[in-house]
Amino acid sequence: MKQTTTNTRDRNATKKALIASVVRIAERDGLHALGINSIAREAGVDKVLIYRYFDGLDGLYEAVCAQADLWWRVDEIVDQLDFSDPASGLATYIIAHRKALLKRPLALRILAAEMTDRSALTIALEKVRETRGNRLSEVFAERFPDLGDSAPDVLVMANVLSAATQYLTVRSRDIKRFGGMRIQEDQTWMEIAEMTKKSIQGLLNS
Amino acid sequence: MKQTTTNTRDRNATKKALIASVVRIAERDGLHALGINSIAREAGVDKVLIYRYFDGLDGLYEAVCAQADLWWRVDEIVDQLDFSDPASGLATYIIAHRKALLKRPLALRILAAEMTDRSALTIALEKVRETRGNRLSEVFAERFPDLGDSAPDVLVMANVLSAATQYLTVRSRDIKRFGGMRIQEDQTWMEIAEMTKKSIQGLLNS
DNA sequence: TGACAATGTCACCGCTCGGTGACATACTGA
DNA sequence: TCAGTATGTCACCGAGCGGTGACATTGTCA
Repeated sequence: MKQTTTNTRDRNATKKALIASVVRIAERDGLHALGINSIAREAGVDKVLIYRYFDGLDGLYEAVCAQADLWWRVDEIVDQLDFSDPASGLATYIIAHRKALLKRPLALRILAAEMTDRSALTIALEKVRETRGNRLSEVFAERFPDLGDSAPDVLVMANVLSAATQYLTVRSRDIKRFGGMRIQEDQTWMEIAEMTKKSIQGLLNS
Repeated sequence: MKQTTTNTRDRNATKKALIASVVRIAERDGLHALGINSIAREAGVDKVLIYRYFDGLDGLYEAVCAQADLWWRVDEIVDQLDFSDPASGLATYIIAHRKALLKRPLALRILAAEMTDRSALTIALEKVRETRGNRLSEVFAERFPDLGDSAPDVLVMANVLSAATQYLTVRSRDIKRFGGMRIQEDQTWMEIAEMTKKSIQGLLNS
């Protein structure tokens, strides 16, 4: 009665169960719901094993990061881009970025949580984001080597758009509107992409 | 010894102390640090008075919102804008928006917290933000009634920039860089404003 | 087979949390 | 003056938290 499931005694399976438990709780309830007790309970395992196998919560979080698909891969983004010109490239990047984020509820949770807290999870995401972001910038630079005088402005624009996409995508889980935009609707994001395209074209022609 | 300060027995003063305590804790430690015990402790007052005078935490939060300077006033923004043309208007709006946010640590804390939690404080901020935002849009519409075919694009651009400014300003309390931008430096924000100006001009000329 | 480590369970600790009832003291108005 | 109320203090409750030591069970290898 106390233990209906079979007592497996499989260290690796237990570790995997704990890692999966972290991901499940974080995606479902947010990072603030993570705790020694809740994680162990969700995994159906005694909490003392978190100390034994991972040396505490931080160790467990690191194991989660090492295993989880935390952030988009560069090729995953590049595959969706239209490289026919810089304006199209950035416009399609917005859509691709949002799509990649929506596929990763854990990433959205961490992006939200890092506004208020710093943990092994948020630090891991910061790092992988930076490297992938830099790599993506390089890809753009290779494809569009001659933006002329507008290059700095285009770079700033890309970063600002990236920030807005991240923020609005996280917020769009909970709220329907931001200012005048219905941020849950694909139509809205198409309009953002269109506006982006025209803006970049305007920048390049100035 | 137990009570070094004089026992004032002043209901209004106690209520004010509790409200101030909420603001102080929220600004200093974030909304997650708010709790019945911590608020009462910070105010130097017994926690039971929160129930007696405000009927609990939510009531206290409402009192805080009614009293606090939660969000920028429209005139405070408008005063800083350059209305000589739409592009300059939006460019100066970014700077004004950021400045107004930096002046209000509580607003920044709430903006950060609303990514993960919903409370009386976040709900109050949502409401005042919406009304002021709408009003500001009206001001722009009055000043620039004829944007032609580009009007929808300019509106989308304004909202996207607003989102980015909010996000990056909140983040800039903790991190130095976002992508390639040093978001704590005024210089960077000038570049963002410049880029904005050129983009809007580009949109209007297309 | 038997000793011993690996694995997992359980009971408990001190602490903080939100919340409540009982009590002490100061003020106020009849 | 004195009764009643407003104001504030204090002790306590059950629950959940992170953390630890003792114990039971299973597997392994000499």
